Amino acid sequence: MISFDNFIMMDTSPIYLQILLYIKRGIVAGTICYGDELPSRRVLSALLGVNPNTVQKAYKLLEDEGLIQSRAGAKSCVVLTEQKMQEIRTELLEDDAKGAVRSLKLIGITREEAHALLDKYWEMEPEMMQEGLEE
Amino acid sequence: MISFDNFIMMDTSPIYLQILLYIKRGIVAGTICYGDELPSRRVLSALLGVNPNTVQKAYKLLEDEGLIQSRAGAKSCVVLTEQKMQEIRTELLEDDAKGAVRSLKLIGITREEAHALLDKYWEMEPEMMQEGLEE
DNA sequence: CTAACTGTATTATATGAGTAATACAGTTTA
DNA sequence: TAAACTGTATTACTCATATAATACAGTTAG
Repeated sequence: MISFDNFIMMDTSPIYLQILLYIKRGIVAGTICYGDELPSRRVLSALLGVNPNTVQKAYKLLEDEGLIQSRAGAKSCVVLTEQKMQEIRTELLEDDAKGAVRSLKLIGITREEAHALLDKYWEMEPEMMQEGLEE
Repeated sequence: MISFDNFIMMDTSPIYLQILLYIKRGIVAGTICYGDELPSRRVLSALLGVNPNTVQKAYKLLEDEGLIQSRAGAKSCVVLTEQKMQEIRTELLEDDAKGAVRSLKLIGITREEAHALLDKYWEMEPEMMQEGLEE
């Protein structure tokens, strides 16, 4: 059963997209694997304190992307080829890295400063990383 | 007069926040300075193809933060202390760097891989950076 | 078998973002 | 001075997000 213990609201983006991203990241990180069962819509919505429809929206998108399988009455579970996993990995890395580089270049810092910033925040304790959400 | 020639829709976040961010980045990058005049609400909304109210919302926030000054009838202009500029610089760098580091760590890549990604996208042509927007 | 769970679907409501159309008062400028 | 711009404010509308309350059919487990 996939755990949502580490799920936290990252920003003000739609919740169903944050759930989607949480699962995609788990897949890429290897903490979510082929065959893993997902919490039911009702259980996860209660756990996250959101509406079941919001969870359903996320699960529906995951199914449309072919990452999970659902059949009426039974729990949904992860169905995932190695190729699909690599695709998601590339997608997530591109989004994150491109976005950060674009932002930092717009601010006008140098590549060396960017590397220094990366190191600075990489070693930082998770508690210190909590704040500084996007606006 | 502040130029919005380089303004592009970065993501699906609210337009008024993107305008806010564009100006903050310009201030930090040094392309927007004390005393610079802003395009009027009507002119900028026509230029960006959005509603005047959307621009007004961004300008209102900038005024609330003490970054611009408006008076009825006249153009708005940038009022900015060196200290304020440094505050914004820190704020923007923290947001971008923390956000990127948090995401990359969740995906499970190493610090070395992160540095390699940074270099890879840093040298990339701006055209190639266009896509890969956040979801 | 049946009770308690699943997924799925529907309808209604609330809120925030963005648009649209105005209106009015203050300023610049020709 | 008067026209053409400014900022500011209001009301109404659409759309996406999220919630709420159900309903129904399929699966699973006691």
